[in-house]
Amino acid sequence: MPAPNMREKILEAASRLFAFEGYSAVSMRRIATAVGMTQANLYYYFKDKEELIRSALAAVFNGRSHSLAAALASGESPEERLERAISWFVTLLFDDEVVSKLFFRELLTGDKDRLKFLTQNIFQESFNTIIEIIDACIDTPDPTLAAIYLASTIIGYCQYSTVAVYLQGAKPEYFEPVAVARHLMDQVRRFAKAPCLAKEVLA
Amino acid sequence: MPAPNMREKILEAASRLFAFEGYSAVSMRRIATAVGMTQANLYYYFKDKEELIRSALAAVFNGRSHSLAAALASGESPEERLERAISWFVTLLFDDEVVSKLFFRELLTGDKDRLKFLTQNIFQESFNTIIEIIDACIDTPDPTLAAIYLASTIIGYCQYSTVAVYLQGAKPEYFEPVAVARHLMDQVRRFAKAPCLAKEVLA
DNA sequence: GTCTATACTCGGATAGAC
DNA sequence: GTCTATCCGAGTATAGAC
Repeated sequence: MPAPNMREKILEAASRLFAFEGYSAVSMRRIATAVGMTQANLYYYFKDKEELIRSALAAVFNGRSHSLAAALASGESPEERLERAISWFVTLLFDDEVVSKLFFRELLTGDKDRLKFLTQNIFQESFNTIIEIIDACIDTPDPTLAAIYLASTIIGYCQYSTVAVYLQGAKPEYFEPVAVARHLMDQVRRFAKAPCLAKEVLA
Repeated sequence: MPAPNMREKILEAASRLFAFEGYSAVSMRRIATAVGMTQANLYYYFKDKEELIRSALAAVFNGRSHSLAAALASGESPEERLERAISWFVTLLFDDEVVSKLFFRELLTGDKDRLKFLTQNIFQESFNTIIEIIDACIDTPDPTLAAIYLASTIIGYCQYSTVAVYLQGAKPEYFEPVAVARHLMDQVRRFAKAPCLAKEVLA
């Protein structure tokens, strides 16, 4: 039997390597070795390196994008939904280095076509969900802007933590996903619409 | 005359290229061409590519790190100092793509030695200044954590804006450095200690 | 589908002349 | 200090056998 899902296996190995070392630093040879085949044979599955990169990105981001909807499936209060959404995103970025690093690489590379594609086809849906939730429970004239700030803070925190751990006075618990999510939610509650403010607020 | 500061000229060209395209994607030949010399001659100035990379990073980050102190030179109120610090950092990341991209590349690469070095030798001082200011005017039990969040938000916002512009409902003014700094300061004021709360707060 | 062999290009680095 | 010439390894990609 000729390996049922060799294509997926290649995509998985390639995304890991691309995520951790970058596109140009990873050769077709390395990827081939990682899946135990010859370099030449990769060209049976992908036209060239570019196509392999694009396919790997699509596979990773598509695979993870539907999980927000799942995390919010059960219909709780807006505040609980917001809490879940924050915790979903924080956990995604902190615990899944393949997504987070590929995501950051895309932001850095700045290929406009790829960014536009990713945004409109993959991120937009989750983003709309967040806006909706924010609109329901946060007291702000511009929920879109608020959503951008919320996402930014999470993104930045995940990025910055790789260096912030070395700062004098930084404690390990600052960088625990669960603690981060809770702290963020506590901050957000300060902006909650009055009826939503369910718990005591402590920094 | 044999070019007075050829070394600086090389470092400048190299940092630009590294920032925009990444270390492994930029060859010694490209750098040489950019400064108008032969590839071989780069080895007169730098032992190898690694040394060129390290030198370029050091030059860029050292060059910009002292400017926060300068921005805060005159001794105003803590709140004004915080406003200046925020605006300094936002402007730095938004307007100087060489610093910001190199910074993000370092965060992404995650070379522990280099990150530790950068943090402790270059970022720590500015960071301490921010903590001091926050401690003076923000009502929080943990100014260090607050400083990390503030920095994260700015970092994340700068990163995220490259993709957020493509989101439905995003307005161009969301990504104007000056507007971003002002909005951030408005948010921060909500956490200000009572006597510092000088202006009306609007989101 | 997977291999071997091979073509070709490009990148890093050194030697030695000027 | 800068060049030319050159080496070598590594990278992408293709052809064709099995």
